[in-house]
Amino acid sequence: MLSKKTKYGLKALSYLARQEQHTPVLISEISESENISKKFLESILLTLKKSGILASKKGKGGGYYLLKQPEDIKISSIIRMLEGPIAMLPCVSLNYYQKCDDCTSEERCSLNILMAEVRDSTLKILENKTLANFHCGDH
Amino acid sequence: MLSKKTKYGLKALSYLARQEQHTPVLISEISESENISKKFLESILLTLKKSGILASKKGKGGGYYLLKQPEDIKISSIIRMLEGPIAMLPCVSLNYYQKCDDCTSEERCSLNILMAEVRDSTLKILENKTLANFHCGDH
DNA sequence: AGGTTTTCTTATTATATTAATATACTATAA
DNA sequence: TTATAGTATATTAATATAATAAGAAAACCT
Repeated sequence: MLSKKTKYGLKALSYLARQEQHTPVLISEISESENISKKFLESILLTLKKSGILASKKGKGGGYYLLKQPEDIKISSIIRMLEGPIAMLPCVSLNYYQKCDDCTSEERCSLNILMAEVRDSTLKILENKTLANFHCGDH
Repeated sequence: MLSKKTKYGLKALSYLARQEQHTPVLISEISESENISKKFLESILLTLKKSGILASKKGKGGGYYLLKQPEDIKISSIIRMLEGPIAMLPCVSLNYYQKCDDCTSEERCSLNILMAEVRDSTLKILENKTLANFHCGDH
């Protein structure tokens, strides 16, 4: 299940992507418009900034703005930034791989093979969808 | 990510499915063989029993045994019993559906549509895989 | 009938994660 | 130099996960 953090992040990014102007947008504007706790949103946007997907400007006229075009931002990468691995098991994760402590051979583990399949089919969908024309909730 | 509960459950069921005889198997035998905390496994098997996938016998010669043939037990149904929804959002879950509180129209929500797609592709894989010849870890 | 085996029930504990809030600090534009 | 707005740190509350403990209930055996 996607956490609220991820969902909020997607909504906030989608909000930024929908901006006509490419001027910075206030955290409070996003938080009010998308009904997200402001403080919680602050930490989410910071995470996204550290991931390099958006930038910020301080002081009056400041705020957050996207660093790439919406069509160049995959949903899969956003989920990875906020939620972590997309795979259902650490031992099949591409970006957050961890070896099973109880598994001697991944090639012979049915669960590993199965979950790798699931991961691939999920990625195929999430990597082909971007922030372009992405709307969520009331939008 | 799948919880240990689900992983343990899959390993235990796989162990039962691999039995030649259809006689009850002791919890302690499974727990030792698969390296699972016995008490934790007890509660997992109990959950699976309540879900109707296996039955138990008390007293000497007792234990747990499958109620169906391994090839008739889908991995998807096991995950649902132990982990809950397979979908990444409550609003696209087939078995654990919950309406989004902030969403006025699911048909017009990109996230809903996207996650429904992911759910379908995941189910396509998990519903076609059963406990037959399913081995995990060292087996 | 009585004792043993084994599952079942209930409660408790520890740890981690998620979600949210509070306070103070730093950078920047006007 | 002041108001603005993001940044850092820390604390809290709620929930979920993982594991453990003690005893009750049922089935079996002699």
